Amino acid sequence: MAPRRATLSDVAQEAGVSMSTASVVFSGKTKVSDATRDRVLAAATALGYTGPDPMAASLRRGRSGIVAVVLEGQLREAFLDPVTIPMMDGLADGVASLGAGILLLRDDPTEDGASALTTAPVDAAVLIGCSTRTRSSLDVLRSRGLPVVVIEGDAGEGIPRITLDNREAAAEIARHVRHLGHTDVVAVTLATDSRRERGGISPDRLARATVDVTVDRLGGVRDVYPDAPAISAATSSIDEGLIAGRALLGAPASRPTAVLAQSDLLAVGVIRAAEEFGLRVPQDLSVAGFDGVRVDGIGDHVLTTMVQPAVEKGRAAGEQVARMLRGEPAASLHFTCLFRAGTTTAPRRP
Amino acid sequence: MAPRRATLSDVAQEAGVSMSTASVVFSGKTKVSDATRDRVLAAATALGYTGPDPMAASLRRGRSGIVAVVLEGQLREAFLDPVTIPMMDGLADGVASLGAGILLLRDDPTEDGASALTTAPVDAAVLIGCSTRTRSSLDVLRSRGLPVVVIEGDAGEGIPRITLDNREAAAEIARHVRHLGHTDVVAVTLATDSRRERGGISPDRLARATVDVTVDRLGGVRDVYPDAPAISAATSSIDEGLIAGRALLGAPASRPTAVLAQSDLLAVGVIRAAEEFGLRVPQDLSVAGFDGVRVDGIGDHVLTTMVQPAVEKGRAAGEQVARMLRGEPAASLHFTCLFRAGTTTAPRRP
DNA sequence: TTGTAAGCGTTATCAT
DNA sequence: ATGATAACGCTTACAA
Repeated sequence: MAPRRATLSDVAQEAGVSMSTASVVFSGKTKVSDATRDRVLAAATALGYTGPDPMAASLRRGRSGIVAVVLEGQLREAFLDPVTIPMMDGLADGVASLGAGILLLRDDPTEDGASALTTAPVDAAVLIGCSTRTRSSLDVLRSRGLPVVVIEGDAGEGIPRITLDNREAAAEIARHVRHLGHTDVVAVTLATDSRRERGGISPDRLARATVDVTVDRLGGVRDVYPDAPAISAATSSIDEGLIAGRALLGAPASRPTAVLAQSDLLAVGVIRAAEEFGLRVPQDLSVAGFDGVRVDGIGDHVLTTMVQPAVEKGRAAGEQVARMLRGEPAASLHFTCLFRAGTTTAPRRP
Repeated sequence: MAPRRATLSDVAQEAGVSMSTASVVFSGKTKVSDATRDRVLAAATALGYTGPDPMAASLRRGRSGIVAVVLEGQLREAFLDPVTIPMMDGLADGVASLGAGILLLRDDPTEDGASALTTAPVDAAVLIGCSTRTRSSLDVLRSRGLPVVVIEGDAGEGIPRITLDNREAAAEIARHVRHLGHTDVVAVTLATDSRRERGGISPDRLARATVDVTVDRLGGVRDVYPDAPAISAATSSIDEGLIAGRALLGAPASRPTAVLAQSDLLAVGVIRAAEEFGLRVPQDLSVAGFDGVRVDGIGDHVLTTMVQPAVEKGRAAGEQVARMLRGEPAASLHFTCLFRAGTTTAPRRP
């Protein structure tokens, strides 16, 4: 039934040329006379040959044209963060120069040793949000001798990182709010550690925090408002922002006049909580976010936020990977956020 | 500097065994005495050998262990639909039996012929939401002789499909609303074609519609409410739902008492529009969605909706792919939605 | 249980 | 511009 698929050697034979010539017709590495090219192509069509077998080519070249993206746990979790998706887009662009695709690998701790990490034919890997859990994945990849780049995480000695000016950016937006005259400011933060506990962040808790992004962004706020209280959300979502907002705005006496959220989603939740309490944003309450992602569902508001270059971060990771594969030295890259004035912050009312 | 990486033959030599024995130690295909296994493993560690080269193994086996997922356009677009992500999770599970990973391929129409589709070392492919644009991708994949499965789309003769009972499900939720006594019902639909035009859907426009999901779900509604007006949103998002909701609820005279949205996101937007007009949901307006995804930001509401088995759809696609790769016959699979009563629908007020 | 040997389908090198 | 040939690193009958 299934007649063995045609190979390059079949095509060469049919066209009456050597394998090398046929190969070159498809790779374009060398000049070939138009006449022979046409003959080869015709033979290929006749035999239903659609081009060199990718696995054979990979073996020979030593390249598969695939870059792995290692994500923690379920894809659902990883993609919960709305910056992840544009970042992947950028990454796809960044590795496009290699003609490479992106292989999604779940960093599943339940795997027995021989996970896909060890057996996947990839040229390089990008780790996103490298945590202690991904740490072992890193070791596997490194021992395979694969180039690795880490986005928003510290992988240790000599591994190129793509980082963000979280602290400075947080400070910048805090200064914006201070400039508007606000003095009663509260920070709504992302999770401080993997326990994802909601609630106020005591100095003790802060000292134990393991999520750099959270610590850094809070640090930025406190560079400007050293005494700003902080309340942690469990995850970055509108609902969590709503919960934090309710906790924060429930008691009129202790109400802040501005809230600095560590993500846009949290900010939207806080705005929604404000609406519940009949507070107008920005007249009664200023709310700022972080990330600058497209947030669905805030209607006519434009969130005041720090826009992070998500696509560029991904692209940069891809480009560093590409460099390493070309044998060029790769660098760690640091990105900065851009302040975006929106309609959700306003001067403190007299 | 970079001393050639150790190969299996190096390890075998070091351990004083044959290549085949060494190979078998890593693959576990055959029994090996504990003594020799230990020797081989020791040799491997000594030489820094981390296991068989995936590309070489792929070539030899004729399998790469990679399944491609072909998405239209930017990843951002593809992942805009919140059912896509759980579906990918299911897919990852479904192909796990192959030890396979998922390769994200963008179906980029700007590519010149030699796209990643032709050169990626994949064993099979899954097309999501197969449209006319993805149609050419399909041809490429087919001509490579790769097994292909299509989710929510029609790929034609003999290609296994994963489908959903869109029409029946839409009819079911419409019956629920009718049972509550509603007679003035409007449908808010997804895009009818790639032009993504907002606004009322005339019979003419419906006849020209190319998006099956939209047509089917509307058909289901009209099985119950033959004369229900329909208004199209440009995409499935809260903001689009808001826009449609405003258009629908602005004029008190012609206000429906129930809205059937074709996605949960649209439904949330409609609810928000209702809030803007001071309408209480569900007392003044019943709103139902479709999909049953976790929607962030509707606070205490639980959306009345048809829950579609997104994860299962993905898993099924993965399993069919796995079957085809084992040479077993693959089947098209049809999934059904489950009605979920929420707090956003209520009896029509007398 | 272990060894022998034949490929898998390319591409790269070198010669012509 | 084209051709001969040797790898690439492994898996798997099959033989011992």
